[in-house]
Amino acid sequence: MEIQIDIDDKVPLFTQVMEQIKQAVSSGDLAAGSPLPAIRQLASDLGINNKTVAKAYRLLERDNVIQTKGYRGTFIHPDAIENCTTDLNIWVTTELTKSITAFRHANVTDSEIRIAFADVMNTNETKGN
Amino acid sequence: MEIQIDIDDKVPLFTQVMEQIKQAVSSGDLAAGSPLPAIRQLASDLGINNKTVAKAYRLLERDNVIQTKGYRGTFIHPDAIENCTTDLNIWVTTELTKSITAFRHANVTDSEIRIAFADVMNTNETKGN
DNA sequence: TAATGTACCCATACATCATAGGGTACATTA
DNA sequence: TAATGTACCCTATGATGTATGGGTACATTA
Repeated sequence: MEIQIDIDDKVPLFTQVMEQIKQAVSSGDLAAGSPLPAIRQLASDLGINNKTVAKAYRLLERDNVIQTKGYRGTFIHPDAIENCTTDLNIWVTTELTKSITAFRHANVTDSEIRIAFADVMNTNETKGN
Repeated sequence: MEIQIDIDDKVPLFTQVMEQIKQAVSSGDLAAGSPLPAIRQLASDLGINNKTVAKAYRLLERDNVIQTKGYRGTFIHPDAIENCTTDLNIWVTTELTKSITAFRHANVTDSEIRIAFADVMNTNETKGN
């Protein structure tokens, strides 16, 4: 398990970590059940912050690509192969595109769309992230 | 027809202009067909920029609250009373709320939603505004 | 000539947010 | 005791978008 990080890349660090783990799962380098490095360990190896690796792990767990087992560590999810190809963001983008296209067709200003979006995001707050 | 502008209000100036004209229509102070001040005139009276008043007029015309007749000036739309109560933004907000609620329920991060939103807004560009 | 709405260029001040980091602390369990 | 994931505090930087302004110009028509 080796991860290469490019600090100068425009791609966010946590995204680079996510993509490389997913890619390792897809290529078979990481089989279901395989242990992953501890958060602090991987962050130290890559020379980046704990929180950055933790963020990548958190997102990967949400996507059911990895599993965290508390003090025992983190492992590849049993269904990782299927789940690391499905992209939640594609669905989000598709849905938003449908709505925004309709708004623009009704001559709603981009500014107005952005204002309304910001309103919705801020009034119904969510805690983390 | 008098419009009061509060520079220190957080509400944008063009919004204040829009709201007061709509309110004057609703209260009957401005009847259908009544002429509105010229853009440069009103801007001068209020001590604000031409573009700010022009923006308010542009949006009001889109909402069919006013009508511009080229060199002849701007007038209250025949159906202004009905149209100044219907708010396009309510529809936009409702639609976005539905989508965003679904995203959050699927554990999509607010950051991810914002990124996807910005992508959609920027890839399919529109010209003005 | 003068006034109308409209369009384009430029710029600035301000707010919001994503990313990333530094630090500390917690409960759990070998 | 040591390591696990996790949660919270605070900070800084860069990107982006809004609102507003200044200026110039256009075709149209009284």
